Order: sequence, then C-alpha cells, then structure tokens
Amino acid sequence: MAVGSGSAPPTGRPTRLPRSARRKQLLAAAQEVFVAQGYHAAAMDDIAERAGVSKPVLYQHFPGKLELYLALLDTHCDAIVAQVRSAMVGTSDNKERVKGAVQAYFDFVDHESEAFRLVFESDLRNEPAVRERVERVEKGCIAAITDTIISDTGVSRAHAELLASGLVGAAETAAQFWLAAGRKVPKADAEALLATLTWRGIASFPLQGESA
Amino acid sequence: MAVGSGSAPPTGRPTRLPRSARRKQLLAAAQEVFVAQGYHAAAMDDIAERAGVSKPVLYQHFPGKLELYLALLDTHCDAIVAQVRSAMVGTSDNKERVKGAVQAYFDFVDHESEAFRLVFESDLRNEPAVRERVERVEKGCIAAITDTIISDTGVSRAHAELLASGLVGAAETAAQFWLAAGRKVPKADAEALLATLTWRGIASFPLQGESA
DNA sequence: CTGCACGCCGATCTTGACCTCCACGGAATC
DNA sequence: GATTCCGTGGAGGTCAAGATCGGCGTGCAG
Repeated sequence: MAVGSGSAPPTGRPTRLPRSARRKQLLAAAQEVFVAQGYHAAAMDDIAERAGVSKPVLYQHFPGKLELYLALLDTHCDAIVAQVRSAMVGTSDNKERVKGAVQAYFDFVDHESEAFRLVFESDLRNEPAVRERVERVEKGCIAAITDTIISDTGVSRAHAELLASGLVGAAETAAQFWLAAGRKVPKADAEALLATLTWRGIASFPLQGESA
Repeated sequence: MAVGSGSAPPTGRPTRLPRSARRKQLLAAAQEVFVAQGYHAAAMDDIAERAGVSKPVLYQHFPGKLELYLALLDTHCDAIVAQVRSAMVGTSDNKERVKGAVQAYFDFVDHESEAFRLVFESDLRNEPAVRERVERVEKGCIAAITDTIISDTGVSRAHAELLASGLVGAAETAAQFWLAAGRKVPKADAEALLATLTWRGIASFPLQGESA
C-alpha cells in the first residue's frame, strides 16, 4: 500500500526502487493477496499486479511461489510463539500468565493485515514445509504452557499437554470468532472474558498446592 | 478396501457393480484420498485408482471434483452438530451437558476414517460452498451452547457467544491434539480431563462479574 | 443362437497457472 | 551530449490435472 514515493500509478513512471524496499513491497503485496484469496487461489500475476511490477521482478526476488509464502509465514510464526512465551516468563503470577497468553492471541488476530490467516487458515498444510511451520507454532505454544502447568500443578506431562491444548484452542477459536463477528465486544472485554474462562478452568488444577 | 465381492485384482475381470454400490464405493475411496492428501493434492486419478475404476466412471457418478467433495462434507457436517445439540437437550444437568459436548468432539475425531479432517482441516475454505458448510458447523455448535449459556447465566448474547466459542475451541483443539499425539491418554481420561477444565471454566459464570 | 444394450476402460483435449525470452527506457560515464 | 548498462515489461513455453470420446466385453431378450 504505502510505497515509499507514493502509490504506483497504473501507468506512468516505472518507479525505480532499491532492492530492499522492492522486496518489502513485494512481501506486503503478496501478504495482501494470500490473505484475501488463500494460497491456491492467489496467482503470481495478481501479486505482481498488486505490487505494480511485472512477474520477472517477482522471480528475481523469490525463487517461486512456495518460497514467497514461506517467507511470509516465517515472519509471523515467530511472533505469536514469542508473545505466548513472553507471557509465561514475564511474570510468576499464573493469572497474569493466562491473561497475557489470551491477549497474545487476540493481538495476533487483531493485527490489521489479518496475517493470522496465513497460519491458522492455511490451505497448504499438506506441503511438508508449511505443515512443519504451523505445527511448530501450535506445539511451541502448547509446550510453553505445558511446562508452566507441569511445574505449578504436578500433573503428568500427557495430561498437562491436553490441558494446554485446550486452553490454546479456547483462546485461538474465541479470538477468531470475536474478529469474525465484527469486534462487537470491545477487545479488552473479550480478552478479560476469555481470560476469566480459561483461568477458572485451569486454576483449580493445582490440586493440593496453592489455592490462588 | 473391502469391495463387496473381494478386492479388485490388478488385472482380471473388471468386477461389474450396480450403480448404488459403485457410488458408495467411490465415496469411500474419495474420502480416504481426500483425508490423506487434502483436497488440492488429491487427484481424480488417485481416487479412481483407489476405487479400482477409471476416471470416466467417476464422472458418471459425480459432475466434478467439487461436488464429490461436497457430498462427503455433507455426510459428516450434520453428525457433529447433531451430537452437540443432543448433548445440550439430552439433560438439564449442565455438567453433563459439558461432558456430552466434549465427548461429541472426541468421538467425532476418534472415528477411524479421520473424516473430521474434511471439516476441521479443509484446504478449500475459500470455496464459498465449502466455507458455508464449515461455518454452519462451527456456528451451529456455538449457537447450541450459546443458548444454554444465556438461559442459565443471563450474560449478554455477545458474551455468551464468545464463551461458547472458547469452549468449542478447547474441545476441538484438545481432541485433535489427543489424536495427533497418538492417543497416549485413554479416551475416557482425556474426555474427563477436558470436561473438568471446561466445566470449571464455565460453571461459576452465573451471577458473577468478570473481574473476579 | 444372435442381436442388443449397458457399463467400463485407454487414450486424448483443454484449461489455467507457474515460470522465462526479446524489446524499451532511463542513468551513469567520458 | 552520445554510449553503454541494467532493470522493466509484455508475450510465450511447459506441464499437471480436471474433464471427455471411441472401443470392448458381458449378460439378457427374443
């Protein structure tokens, strides 16, 4: 959208650009198209046109469609995992941890570009490279929460993983639903609601341990 | 796999079949391939070969690849919604309702054919017809739970929907994770664990504010 | 016994999308 | 101010996959 020296006119000056800026612009255009159309429906022609350049330029920056998609994916995969991890290590108050993790999912989904669709709604999970990334995100988030659950409750790893996956699923699905429903509920309220739901669910599990 | 009169030999007599049986066999073969490979990666050749017939027969039974997929999808979409609905109306004990809904998801996922992937992991959400089906499942399950939440807690519809989406997401994600992890935990234990988690989460909502 | 009808298969066509080749235009240099 | 160079643009090749036509063999009616 925002190209350094204004948007590319349909026809006129071909706007020469330094390589780095061009690449960033191509990534932005690709993200818009991939998010809007999905991987398969998105054509390289569309991406090139969206960026205001021709296809060869695209292929001078990325070897192929898959690599372009993976570059985008990698950009966002780290973000959500890092946020959840940071929510875990940022405090020792478990209630705050839950709140932080829920907020991480809502922030991720609330990002204007809707880039979360690349991760949560990818139509390329069969591709091993994509599958690996997506699973790493899910596993990473679950693992972070799992460790916290284990060390604070003492339940078995298998059970802790199941609980963690449940919490992750709640946050993820609710965040997506909140967005799909048009943000009818204020973001802070939605986050608080989900945080309360998940916190009440998990809080009593420290059986004989701390009671909040 | 099991064809009425034994498996189709690689070469021999081409096993003539009545139309109805042939259709069911084609649907079964298509389901296996779609589940294993996803929609895009699945080729009509693969499906035909899996069924032991040639492509023209496939097109004599279904107008195209999309219609074949939709036929499969319709078969399974109703199942999960009906199960969740039945869990809601089958009792007035909310704890049992939660247990029943969780069990519905685990049963759905535990079905041998792994047909749940057609609904939960479809790589064709861009297709409006598919999108409509999948969203109807999600919306339907959420709606069923939402109504129960509203009538038993009195929270606003928007908030109840968010809570319901959270519960649905927890059950769905946990069930899938449980399966992906290789059923390490006995099914009944996993169901009980998730039922406890979600029940504890939702149980104290009646008459309670959100800021604990 | 013989002609007929029907379901099935091998081989083919076509579309559409990813990925490269020949002409043009501005910028730096002497 | 002319030349050379490099990046851009439109037109085309290739290939995979969905969709389809003439031949064949089997079982049945007459």
